[in-house]
Amino acid sequence: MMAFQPVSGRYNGPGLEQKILDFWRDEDIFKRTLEMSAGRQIYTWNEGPPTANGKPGIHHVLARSFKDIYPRFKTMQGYHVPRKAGWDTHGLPVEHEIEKELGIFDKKEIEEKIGVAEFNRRCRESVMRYIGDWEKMTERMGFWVNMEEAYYTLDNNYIESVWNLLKVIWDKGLIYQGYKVVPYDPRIGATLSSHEVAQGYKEVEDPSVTVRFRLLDDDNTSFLVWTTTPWTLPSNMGLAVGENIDYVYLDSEGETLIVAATLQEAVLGERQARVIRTVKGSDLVGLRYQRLFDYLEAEGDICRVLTADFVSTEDGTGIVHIAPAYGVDDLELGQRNGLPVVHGVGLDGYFKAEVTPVAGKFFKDADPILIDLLKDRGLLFKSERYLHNYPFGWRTGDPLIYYAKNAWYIRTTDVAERMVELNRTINWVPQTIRDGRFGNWLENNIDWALSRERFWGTPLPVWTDGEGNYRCIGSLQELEELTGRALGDLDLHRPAVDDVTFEADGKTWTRVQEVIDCWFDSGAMSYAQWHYPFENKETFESHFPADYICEAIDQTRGWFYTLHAIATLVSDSVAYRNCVCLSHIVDEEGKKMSKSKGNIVNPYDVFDTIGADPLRWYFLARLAPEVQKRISVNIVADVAASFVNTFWNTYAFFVMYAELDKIDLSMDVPINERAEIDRWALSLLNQTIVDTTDAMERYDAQAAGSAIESFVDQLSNWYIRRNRRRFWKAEAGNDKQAAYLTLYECLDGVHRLMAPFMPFLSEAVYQNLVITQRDDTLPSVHMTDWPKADTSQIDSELIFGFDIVQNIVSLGRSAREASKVRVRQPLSRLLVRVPDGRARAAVERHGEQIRDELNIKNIEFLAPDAELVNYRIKPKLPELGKRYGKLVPAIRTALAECDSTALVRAHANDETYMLTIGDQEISFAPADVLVETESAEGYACAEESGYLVALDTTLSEDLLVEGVARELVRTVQDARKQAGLEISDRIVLRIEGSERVVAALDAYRDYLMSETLASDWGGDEFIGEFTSERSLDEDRWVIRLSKI
RNA sequence: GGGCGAGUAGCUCAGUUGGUUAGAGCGCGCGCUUGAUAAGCGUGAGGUCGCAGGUUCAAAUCCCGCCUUGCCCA
Repeated sequence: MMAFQPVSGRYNGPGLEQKILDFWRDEDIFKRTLEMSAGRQIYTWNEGPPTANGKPGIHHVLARSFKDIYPRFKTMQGYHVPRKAGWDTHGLPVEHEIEKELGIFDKKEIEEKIGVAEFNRRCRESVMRYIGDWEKMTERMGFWVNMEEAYYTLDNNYIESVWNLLKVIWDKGLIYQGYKVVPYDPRIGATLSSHEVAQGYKEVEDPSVTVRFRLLDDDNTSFLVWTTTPWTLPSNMGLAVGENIDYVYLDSEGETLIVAATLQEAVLGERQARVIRTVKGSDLVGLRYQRLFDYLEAEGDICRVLTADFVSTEDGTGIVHIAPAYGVDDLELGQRNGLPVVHGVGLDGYFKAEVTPVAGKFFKDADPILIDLLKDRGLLFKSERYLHNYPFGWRTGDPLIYYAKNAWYIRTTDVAERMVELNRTINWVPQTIRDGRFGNWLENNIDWALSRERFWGTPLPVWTDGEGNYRCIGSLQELEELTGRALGDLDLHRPAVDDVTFEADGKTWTRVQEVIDCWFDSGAMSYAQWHYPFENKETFESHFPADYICEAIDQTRGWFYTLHAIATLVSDSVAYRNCVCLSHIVDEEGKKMSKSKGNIVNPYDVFDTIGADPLRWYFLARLAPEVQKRISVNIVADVAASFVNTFWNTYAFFVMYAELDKIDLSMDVPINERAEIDRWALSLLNQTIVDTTDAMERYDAQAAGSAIESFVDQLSNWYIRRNRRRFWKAEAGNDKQAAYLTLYECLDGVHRLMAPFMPFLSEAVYQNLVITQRDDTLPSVHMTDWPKADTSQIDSELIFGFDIVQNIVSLGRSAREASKVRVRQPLSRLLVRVPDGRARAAVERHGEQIRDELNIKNIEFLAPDAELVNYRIKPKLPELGKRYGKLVPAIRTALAECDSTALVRAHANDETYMLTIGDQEISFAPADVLVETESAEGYACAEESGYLVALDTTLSEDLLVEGVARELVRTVQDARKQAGLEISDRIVLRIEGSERVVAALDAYRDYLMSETLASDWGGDEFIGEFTSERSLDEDRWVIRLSKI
């Protein structure tokens, strides 16, 4: 058996963690946990691949802490938990990095000046560059994940799997071409991401016009329709009303106008009008109107009234103009009702030649011309200006256009109901996400716009003969068979893949231009990380669906959705069984972090000063996953100072004394031979193991963390404090051995419970506490088993009893505080009132602890009707409220005014007590009321929820002398410290003082000398090397001491 | 503009199915401890439960509206 390594008095996170990182690396511990568990039952976790287009921030530490904790926990519970890392490498953010580097943002310009090949080469290089930073951070924070076998969405194998999935969906007939309205900057020909759009909002003034749409068969009757985008009117294909909104037909100045009833005044203003009739929106459905402009050809059943739930009566006329080519809602409504997408404006932002009056005009500049035209034709009802927010291109400053572009879709609406059903089987943390944010999103499912007109992404595996025929290719082999050439060396990205053509049906087939939404990439990871179905079929089957995933809340429409949608489409299954949703991180002030504000917290600021463990503890154990998290170095420093250091102190205390005593832990003391307080500590330990395990199995790390913190607090502030002398005392023996064993067992258990939270600290403790003591141990705490509670050691009566003791001690201290009689002054009596027999038994059983803690000679119980106490009687509301309802206030008053002593006496004799309230006789059983005690005059009392303690503060001369003796010990100890002595130095001591001091010396000299390590008492001639004068109230004394 | 969440002590957060005197930690005041000591512990003060209505014998909790704030989506 080896000796314990000495432990510094203060927790030093960064130093400790560096050593453990070296140890893990040198010993390859993570890999060994996997090897060791191979063949056991599998627990699967899936990595939501981070996009490596920038350095990782502290919010990534949050997500990765949660990704880490449950796999570690499950590993300790005996599962095999492979953890394959992954990287999301495609997509617009990556392209933007490169665009910024190049200073070119125009798609065409990129193609001409840089070329797709070079552009994509740079994208790939950029992603790989940041992955290094991520790997470094991941290791430093103690996130164990297999990065050597990470999946990359840019790998050919990954892409081939994605192609296969698309083919499966294609074969089900669920992929189609349609339109998608996107925010589009026509000057640079770029579709903007929502992030860019959000940045570009400006307040501007636009036309606000109200237009007459005349009924087809009645020139004199018009719908009044409001728009702020007159340029979209040539593309109008329909009108929308609200199904349940009331509309009125108005007779006004010789014509009939239709408008929402509540908006009549706002729209008509001063104008005279008389309501002819009122109808519901649903009554207007199907009415046809005269097309405003017929420059553009439009097929289909256009120019009729539809209902839509987005119609509101907050502004406008309650009748909405629908141009499917230029609005998200418009397009959706149009598609559901067979309206065509008709563009008046080209992709360059200029009006097409057919729209003759504004041909060649930039779309925004067409507004006044069209308004004039309407005015001339008598269709303009009102023209105003309107101030609102509108998005502009962040680079060009030009207004964006919401433009329906051709796109490929997945018909997810076909499986929407199934997605909802499957979702109900997923355990969401917090639970509200399931039917809330995620459930709602699924309920309102719309088809997935799959394609992107970009460069850096998984190419859409669709080939066309240019005559409207399409084929989806589901594997490299299929493509090889069609082309007749080996494609093993082909990079499955643009532009190489665009050059692959084949002949079939007498035509040449070429790939369509689009790449796919990179969210499909990440959602495909369930399959594609294994190159399924081309390889690893069994691995896939054993890993699907995943037991656990975790990401931030914004992924409800991102990865959480794409995983779920693809699994439903392809496998009719969920993709994950448990999902923890995290909130976002804000700074210390609760403000959003942003580069421009400079309030970003760099993870290394925390790692290098406080440590990764305290940060993890803060994220995992202190806060619910879904609450917004404030973060700063100070906050983490506080976690380290409070909890982590408390634990460290108990650990350091143990090691220090165990090492001094050369304690041999192999000598057991049976539980029943140990002190009661030992059995209490072990009860608590085992209860904590139960509670922590339960919480972790519910994915409630916060509850687990609270249980652990509470145990460590009890261990440090009650067990160790109350048992210090057992560790100090010189003679070895069963009692001392029992104390060491008990503390050791507690530390041994709790550091393992902390292992998934704080892997470094628990490893360090394990190395010192366990490895040194036993020969048969595993090399790392993370390879060991999760503690199993020994429920036979849980004595709940003992836990209850100690709880009562602590409660009474706390009240006693409060009474001491109030009485201003210091704890060092012994008092003769503590009077206690407890609410019931169980509590009384506990006080009797553990009285010694109370007497010692409070420095009291005797504890006496107050009789239920003792004079010392006044009673307040209150109704027990949950009981009486149900029974008497409205009578409660009267009962409350009656009880407050009744003869409380008589009631208490009756209840003490198990009798009911009758009161007349109003005209009712009501009997009160003991269970119907609450009896509160109030302190009486002349005693120092404290009272809380049925407990009352009163200190008898009468001081006899004996008590005063004893108090002085204690004071003498304290002042001598202080003098020793001031004299610069070591704790083990022996001294010669002499004290002279007033009468009571002399009396104290007479009575307590032996006690005083042994407490202060005084081996000799100085005679009258003794002067001492160190002298100190002290006093207490009216007593004074002089301390003289010399080191021997 | 729509959806979801949050708002409780100076700060960070708990608060079960509505029910007694709304809790904890930090900070602050006071004190204890001087053999865990450049540490540790106790105790006290501190709250119009965002605002305003409503339901109820009873609301931090349920309902309606508003305000502030965050997220998602327009």
